[in-house]
Amino acid sequence: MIDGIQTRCESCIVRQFNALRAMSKEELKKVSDAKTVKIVKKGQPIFEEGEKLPGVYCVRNGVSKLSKLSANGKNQIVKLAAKAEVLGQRSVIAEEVTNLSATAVDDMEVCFIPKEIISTTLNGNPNFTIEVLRHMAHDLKEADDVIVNMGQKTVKQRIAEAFLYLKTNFGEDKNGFLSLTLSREDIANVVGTATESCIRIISEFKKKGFLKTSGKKVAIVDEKGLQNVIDGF
Amino acid sequence: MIDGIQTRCESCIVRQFNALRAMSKEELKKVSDAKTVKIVKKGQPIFEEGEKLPGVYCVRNGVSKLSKLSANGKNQIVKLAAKAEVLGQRSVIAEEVTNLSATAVDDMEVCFIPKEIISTTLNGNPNFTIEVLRHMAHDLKEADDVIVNMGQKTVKQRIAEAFLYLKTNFGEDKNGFLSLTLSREDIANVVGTATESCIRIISEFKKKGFLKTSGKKVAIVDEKGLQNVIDGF
DNA sequence: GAGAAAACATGACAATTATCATATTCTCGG
DNA sequence: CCGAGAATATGATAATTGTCATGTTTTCTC
Repeated sequence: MIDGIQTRCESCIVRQFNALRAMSKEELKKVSDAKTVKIVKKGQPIFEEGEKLPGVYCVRNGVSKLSKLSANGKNQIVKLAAKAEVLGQRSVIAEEVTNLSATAVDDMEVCFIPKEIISTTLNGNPNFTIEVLRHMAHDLKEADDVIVNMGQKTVKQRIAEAFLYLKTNFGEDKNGFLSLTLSREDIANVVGTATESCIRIISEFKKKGFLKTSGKKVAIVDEKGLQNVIDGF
Repeated sequence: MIDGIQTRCESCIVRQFNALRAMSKEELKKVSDAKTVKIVKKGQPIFEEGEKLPGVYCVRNGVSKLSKLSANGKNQIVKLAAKAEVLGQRSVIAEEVTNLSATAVDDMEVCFIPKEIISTTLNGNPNFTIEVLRHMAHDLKEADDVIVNMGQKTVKQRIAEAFLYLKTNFGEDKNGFLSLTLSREDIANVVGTATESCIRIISEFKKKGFLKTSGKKVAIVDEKGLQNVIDGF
């Protein structure tokens, strides 16, 4: 992780989409003065499971995977976090070590905000606290949905769903390929299956004309086909 | 759901273990005056997925399962909530319909608290908001762990884990049987498997001397044996 | 306490998924 | 642009899990 150029939080658009928008001008100024911008290259960690985080990380650009190592040595990706998401909140709020690792999937630009500023604001600005609470409530709901999917859907359905998720959340480039390119292994770790199984199912989807690939890039050709898989047809 | 006897929140021990302990005397009095105590019989719903909740439910006694219906018509149990847990918070905070159903697994006694009181306190008492936030952060961490288990462990491992969970969280009776008795179907819905598979694995655990049963009641005979299953031996 | 309904149990089989082996293709630094 | 290493791909096979059928036990109601 490399320290980069400074920018003012007050004029950062990203803030509008997370809890920081509930901060007062003065609070925001403090954050802006204390924060450091960091560049994280693709594949590099932002923090690792078990660390005591000195603060939170606000994503300005790029995508991060939040994962946890399981007993069998495999990684489960619990969430993909993009622009405007704040990482490490839970650890700072609960004053515990993180339960998740965060790794850059893309080249990223993140702002590090020391935890003292977050705690102070939590204690002093009820609107901020409520805003954080709302975001956390949303995350919890999403986590519940993931649990239901993991428990009730087949690997094939979950992979189909993952691609639609990537499309709706990260979009496509000019040529119709998914903007966010994950390795097959990462996709396997999102849906909780073996890498080979994941590759096999992607091949099947290609044969059936649901997907096409070009190198690591994947394009959704037949969205309805994927949706039918998800719906059990 | 039947309305029961009134009791004062101020003297309720349960409160010490949830966010309500951060309320002031006056706030607590308001809650106490507005709340209603309800008796929910085993098997009956407290609320159903998709409802707009008029408030939250504080569990005084008994256990509730929080579940979500999946597209294939099966239920996934996302969490078991016991004494002192507050149900429906997320819905009230996000001002959305609930994403989960809550059903009594035991005979229950719950206190209903109108949402207006919760919102007012959230806006007026930062300590309360932070306390709610802490609890939600904890729930989110637990949800992450469930996701990892679902993604990385076999059905057999998850069932073994479920029994140890029941022991550590709900304890055993005088005869060594788990205090909380779930149907095989409920256990299957916790771990995300077919009821028959669940029954089969329980039979296997009995044969191996890890468990014994008496009617629906289950006792853990060889905890280490179950732990070995979980650890992949 | 008899009968019905629900829960539990097990067999047989099919489908899904994991594992191991081995190619093949891509990627990237020198 | 070449070669090493990583990522992707596929075959063969075993293990796990789901589904359907059917029987047994438990529980509940009248």
